[in-house]
Amino acid sequence: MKVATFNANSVRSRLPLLEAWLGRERPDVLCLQETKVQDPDFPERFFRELGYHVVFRGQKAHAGVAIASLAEPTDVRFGLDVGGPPDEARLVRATVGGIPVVNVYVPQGQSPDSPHFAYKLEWLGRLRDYLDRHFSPREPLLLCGDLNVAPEEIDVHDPKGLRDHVDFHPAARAALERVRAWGFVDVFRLHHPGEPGQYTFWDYRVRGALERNVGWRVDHIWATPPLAETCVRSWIDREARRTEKPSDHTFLVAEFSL
DNA sequence: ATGGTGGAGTGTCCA
Repeated sequence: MKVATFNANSVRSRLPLLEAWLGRERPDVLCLQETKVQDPDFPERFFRELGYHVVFRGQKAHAGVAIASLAEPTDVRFGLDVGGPPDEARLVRATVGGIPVVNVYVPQGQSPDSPHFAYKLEWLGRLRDYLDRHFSPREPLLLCGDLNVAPEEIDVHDPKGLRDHVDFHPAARAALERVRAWGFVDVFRLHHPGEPGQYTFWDYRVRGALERNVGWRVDHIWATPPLAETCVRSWIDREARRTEKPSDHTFLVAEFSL
C-alpha cells in the first residue's frame, strides 16, 4: 500500500499537478489539506475520472480536507467529536483496505501571542483525546497531514532563529509530541534517521527558498507500531515543488508491504 | 527591509 499526503493550497488550482502526479505515482491513498473549496464546488469528477474515490469536507476560502483512494473508503467521518468545535474542514477519517486513516490540517496559529495559537495548542490536545477515544496504538492506524509543527531541530532550516515561530515554538512541539507519544512512529524519520534538510514546505515569500532549501518538515505520515513495521520506504517528492504552478508544500509518500 | 507571494473572493483573511 502506497500512501501520500499533500497540502494542495487550493485543490482547484492544483488540478494539472494532481493529474500528472496521480497518473505517475498511483498512490492507493492520497490525503489532501487546504483544499480551499466548499463541498458543492469540490472537483469530485476530476478524481473519479482518474480512477479514485474521494471524500471531502470544506468551508469558505480556508482549510478543507479530502481523502482520495483507489479502493472504496468506509467509516467516513469528519471533525473532532471530543467537545469543542468539531472543525470538520480540518479532520477526515476513512478506512481504506482495512486500514483506518486520519487526515488532519492542524491550525497554523499565526503568532505565539495570537488566540489562533492558543487554539492550535488546544486543537492538538483534542486530537490526542480523539485518538484515545477511537483507536488503539496496538492496532494499525495512520495519521497523515499538515501537522503545522516541525518536530525536531533538523526539521527546520534555522532552529535558533525560528524558536518563536508558531510551527517550531516549544509549546507547539510539546503539544505535537503528546500526540506522537500516544503511540506513533514517524515513518519518514524511520527511514531517514538524523538526516537534516528534508523538508516538505518552502514559503512562497522567501526568495529562492527551494534552491537554498529554506524549508520546513511540517507534513507527516505517522503509523502505529504494527503498521510501521511494514513500512518499507518513505520519501519526499521535491520535484513537485519545482513545477510551473506548485503548492508551497510538496508530496510526502510512504510505502507499506501490505 | 517587520517585507515578501499566493489563494479565495471582494473585504481582507490566512498561511
